[in-house]
Amino acid sequence: MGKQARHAVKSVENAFEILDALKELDGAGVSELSEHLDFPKSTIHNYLSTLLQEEYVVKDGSTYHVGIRFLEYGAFARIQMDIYDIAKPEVDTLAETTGELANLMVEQHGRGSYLHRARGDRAVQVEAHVGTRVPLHGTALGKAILAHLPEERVDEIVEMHGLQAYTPKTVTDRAELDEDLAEIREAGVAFDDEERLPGLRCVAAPILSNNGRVLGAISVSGPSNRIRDERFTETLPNRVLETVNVIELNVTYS
Amino acid sequence: MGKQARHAVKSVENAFEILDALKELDGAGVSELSEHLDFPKSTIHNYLSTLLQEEYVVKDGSTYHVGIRFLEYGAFARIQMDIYDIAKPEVDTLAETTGELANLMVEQHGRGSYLHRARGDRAVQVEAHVGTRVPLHGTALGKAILAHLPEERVDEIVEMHGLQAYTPKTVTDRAELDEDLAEIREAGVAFDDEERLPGLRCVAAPILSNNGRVLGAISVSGPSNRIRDERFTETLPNRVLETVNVIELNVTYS
DNA sequence: ACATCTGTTCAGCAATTCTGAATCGACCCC
DNA sequence: GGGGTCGATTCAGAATTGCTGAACAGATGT
Repeated sequence: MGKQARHAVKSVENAFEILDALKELDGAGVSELSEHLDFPKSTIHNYLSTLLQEEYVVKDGSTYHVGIRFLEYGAFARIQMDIYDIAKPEVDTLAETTGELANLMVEQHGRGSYLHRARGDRAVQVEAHVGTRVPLHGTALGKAILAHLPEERVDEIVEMHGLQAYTPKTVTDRAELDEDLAEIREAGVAFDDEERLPGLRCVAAPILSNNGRVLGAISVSGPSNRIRDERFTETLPNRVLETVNVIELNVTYS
Repeated sequence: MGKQARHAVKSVENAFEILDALKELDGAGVSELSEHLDFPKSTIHNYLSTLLQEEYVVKDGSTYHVGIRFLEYGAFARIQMDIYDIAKPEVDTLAETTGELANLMVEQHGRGSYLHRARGDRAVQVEAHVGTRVPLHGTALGKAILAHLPEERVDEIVEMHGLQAYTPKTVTDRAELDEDLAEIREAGVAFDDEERLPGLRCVAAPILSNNGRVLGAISVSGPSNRIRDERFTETLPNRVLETVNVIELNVTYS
């Protein structure tokens, strides 16, 4: 992982660079992209017309947008992970019974991706949507996953992505992270106390397969003023653990 | 639309061809892809290692899979369409109150994409998942959309994709389709009586913006033996129309 | 230990992509 | 309605890039 391709196909790299810019700019025209990425207009045009022909982008007047065809690949990749089908209904229930926002995350390439999120009736409105990729060390979900990854994999990931701070409370020190992870292994649950977003707390637990490999993690998150005292330390952790239990049983017998 | 790019970037076409094969084969190795697509092994390897480096595929042992990074693009494209945010909760309610499967579809590049689907407690288990792209003429959802597209756009789409039959009941004749579309415009709802899948019926209605442009369509679908008589002709059509009404109101004031 | 699968590397030829300048088309403002 | 501006599109030649087969390496099974 994280290896450089020896004979990378530059055009493929370029194509995705353009798609990323299209996403970042929320749609753009040839000239705008040309400036933004410092490619000649004609080059941008070649790529965009190829992507348009292949139906990966849409053109509205003279601005191009990322097309929903990507949802075909994305949703496919998601249902391919059996954890999704199994965990989704349980995460829905978790959201419903706690009233908060419940999440399912998996790790790929050293980052966490939200596979599903369910909103309870009091759930906070958050920025991140399904598919968003976040650094593992900055969320309870990610730490729950890290805690059950082989040590050398954790090294690799930290080296690859670093330990950037998002709030004053983010874990940015490797030793401190290791302590945190040990605690998580002990307790079975991970906490995020405003480590990525001020005012947001989160309780997560890893989903393990019967051979001990971590398949992902689930969590409940909400505003600090509502998730506090024994709700933060007891009630929610127990609900999350119960849910994980159900999921793990279903994973085993499938 | 449907135009051929004058100076297409072949490598981009190839990359997506490989991704498609990866999807079709449900994950594959270099040799398998090499045979399947008739490219030299080394070429396949170059592409796959590029896609791996860019984190668009994952490698499990020696087989490659489509990565969930695509969910980032797909979900992004989805929330970019404001119809999604507005219609999603209403589609959820529709599923809950009817107990059946409720859907939201939009058109891009002359095909229909499922943006969302919600399962009621008796909902049928169906093959298609979110992101699946289907031909417009073969579903109630698609016909509801076609009925409100400009005539020349319909011509274009039919010419581009044809009118393939999926069951004996599929509309395959252009004149018949036009009649169907006129009826849909008249009634405001579209029906699919086992036209794409035997045993499955579907009731759909288009979502129109206040300037008359079609933004998408919603539907309820279920088994023919449960969706029949006045439930098929009255009850469900009315529920679907009510839901569209709510959505259209929200579209106007947003 | 051997045979047989895989994936991976490499160097040079061939083909593809890149590019700037010219063209075309839309739109706006006198 | 004409002139100006801004954007997308086309093109053909220069050269960078990607393609390739054969050889290698690594894994797996017998």
